[in-house]
Parts: sequence; C-alpha cells; structure tokens
Amino acid sequence: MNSKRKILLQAKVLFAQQGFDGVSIRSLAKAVNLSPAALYHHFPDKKTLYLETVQCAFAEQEHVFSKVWCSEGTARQKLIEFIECFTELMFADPAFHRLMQRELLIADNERMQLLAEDVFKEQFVELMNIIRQLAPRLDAHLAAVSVLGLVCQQLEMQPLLKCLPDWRLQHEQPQSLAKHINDILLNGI
Amino acid sequence: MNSKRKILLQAKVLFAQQGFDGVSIRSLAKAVNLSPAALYHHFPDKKTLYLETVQCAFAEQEHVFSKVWCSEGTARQKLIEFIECFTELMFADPAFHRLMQRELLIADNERMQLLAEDVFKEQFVELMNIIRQLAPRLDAHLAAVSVLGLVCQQLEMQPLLKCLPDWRLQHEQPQSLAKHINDILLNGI
DNA sequence: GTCTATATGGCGATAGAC
DNA sequence: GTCTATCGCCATATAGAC
Repeated sequence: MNSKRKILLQAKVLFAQQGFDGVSIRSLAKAVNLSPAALYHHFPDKKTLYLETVQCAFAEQEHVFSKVWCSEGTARQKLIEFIECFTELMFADPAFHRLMQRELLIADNERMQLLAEDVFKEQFVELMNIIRQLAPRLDAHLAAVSVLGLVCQQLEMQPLLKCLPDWRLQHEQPQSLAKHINDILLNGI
Repeated sequence: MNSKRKILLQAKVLFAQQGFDGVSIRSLAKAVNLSPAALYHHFPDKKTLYLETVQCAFAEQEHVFSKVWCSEGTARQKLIEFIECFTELMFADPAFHRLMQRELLIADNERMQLLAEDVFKEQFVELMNIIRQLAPRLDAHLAAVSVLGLVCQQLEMQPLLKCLPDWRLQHEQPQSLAKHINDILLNGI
C-alpha cells in the first residue's frame, strides 16, 4: 500500500486515541514501520500531518447519508432511518468520533468553519428540514443538535456508564440504542 | 491564599483547556508565579498533580443537586428542575465540563470507577428513579443518559454550531436551552 | 516553602548517504 | 522514498542553598 495512505490511516487511530500532543512522530513512525525521517518526506511538519489526518478521516464521511435523504418514506420514517444510520456509523468508527471530540475541544475557528462547510452543513440542513416538517413548534437548529446529542452522548459516556447502576451490555448495541432514541424522541418521557 | 489550592485551581483551568500533555509544569508554574521546582514540593510528580486536580474539580460538584431531589414537587416538576439546574451548572463551569470530556477520552478504568462511585452514582440513581415514575416503559439507564446527553452535547458542539445555518445567540443561553430540552423530552418531536 | 542550577531524556526537525 | 545520525530545544524531575 501507498506509504502516505498507510501513515494517514494509522495516524487517525493514534491521534484519536491519544491526541495531538500524545502522539510523537517517533511512535507513529514505529507503528507504520518507517523511520521518523521518512514521515517528513510525506509531510512538511507534524501539524500538517495532523491536519491532513483529520481532513482525510472526515472526507470519508461526507456522503454517507444521501440514501436516507433520498428515500421515499415520510418525514417520520426518514428521521427514524437517519438515527439508525447515524448510530451505526458512530459505533462502527469510534476513531472518527474521538477525533471529532478532540477537534471540538481544540475548537480552532478556521477548522470549525471548514468542517461545518465541507462535512456537516449539508446533512445538518436536511435534518433540520425533516424536523421542521415534523414539529414546526420547535427551533429546528436546537432540535437537530438534540438528535445528534442523544446518539453521541451514549458513546462518549460509555466508559463511565459501565460503572453505574443498571448498565447492560445491550446498551452498547447500536440497534437497541437507536430504538430507544427513536422512542424517546417521538413519544417523549 | 494557600499555594497548593492556588495551583490546583489554575491547573483545573489549564488542563481543561489544553489537556495533560498540553500543559507543562513550567507553564503552570509561570501561571501561578512560582518556580517549577516549587510545584514539586506540593506534588510528587505531574501525574499526581493532574489526578489531584481532577479529584478536586469533581469534589466541588458532589452535592449540587440535593435541593432538586428533596423538593416537594411532582416527578415531572423535579425532572424539569433538574434539567434547569444541570444546564446552569454546565454553562457556569465550562472548565469542569471540559475536564470531564477529557477524562472520558482517557477512560482510565480505575478512575472511571472512582468518578462513578464518588461523584455521579447518587445523582444518576435519583434521575433514574424520577424517570421510572414518569415513563415505566423506558429503560431508565438509557433514558437518564439521554437527558444528560441533551444538555451536554449542546455545550460540546458549540464551536461547530456557530458555523452552521440558523444558529442564534439565544442557543447559548442556559435558560432558553433548558426550556427547549424540557419541551422535546416531555412532548417528543 | 521557595529559589537557582542542572541532570537526563524525548521531542520535532534536518543533513546527507543510498 | 527510505535510511542513520544528529542538532537544538524543551520536557520532567532533582539537588541543595536560603
């Protein structure tokens, strides 16, 4: 395989796990069986390597939901489908989700604008449109974030939840989780 | 003020902002007007300093919600009150929330168990009890996390949300947010 | 309890051979 | 395109004076 691609894929995993400062060029080089110097042939410096890693990881996710938005169902069916699809995606690629969390903690303004424009905007607008159809009384922006929050928080808190009462293995299965979220969203508490 | 306490309070802010690897003993020392060596009088090493910082930050939050659980209202009123209280708390102390996010990313098993037992368990059980009264059909554990997720995700995604369509300043006001979350939780979409 | 000075090591990055 | 060797810097941590 292309060395540059191999580096980017490994970097995604390591940066997601340990963050920018936690990953050294040396450790990344060892993980892909190259010398540290070899990495500098493909990237001018560590920061650029990191940014390309993030860009590469997010580019993979750009058009995942097109099939949901184009489906023939009602708005309600589309929302249910989106939640199932989004939950599956987040659980299938934890490195992506962790990278996202770290980017949000860094919150670099320029990068946030790029992420918003290139990766999230289109999907977010579609989600808001569905919500507007289903619940015109709600602020669509707030409600869209609520939908995402219901999915993401279950993932983020997983390590803690295992240590709290009434936790079940089932809680980490995306289908079971999607079902719960759909229930709570459509019927309330 | 006590030097050790001054160090811990400043460390909370810096570690929350930049993470364990992002904060050097030197930079922390400069921020509290001490030499790096002075910090080693109060803490044996950097890792211990970090752990004490986290422990100190979380200890402050232990009994914040007791007034909610002891109030005289119905289960529904208590839930509304909890959401308002929790939202206010998270927005009032962003350093605490960021530290929590970073701890979840590290996900050290021993520390998760301590956090669960000492800080979150009691509140989490109370929240589950309220939910069981309101909606026996739901898995109380999943539903409790959903409530927390609705609040936390709005905070975590803030830097990105500003760059997405239909964002309003109002979305960052805790009261306005709590109102939305209560609406969506009690009535659904 | 705080300082100055310093030991020791890992870091990002570069030079130059192959 | 990859290597070995290395530079210069900043990190954690310690020694010992005050």
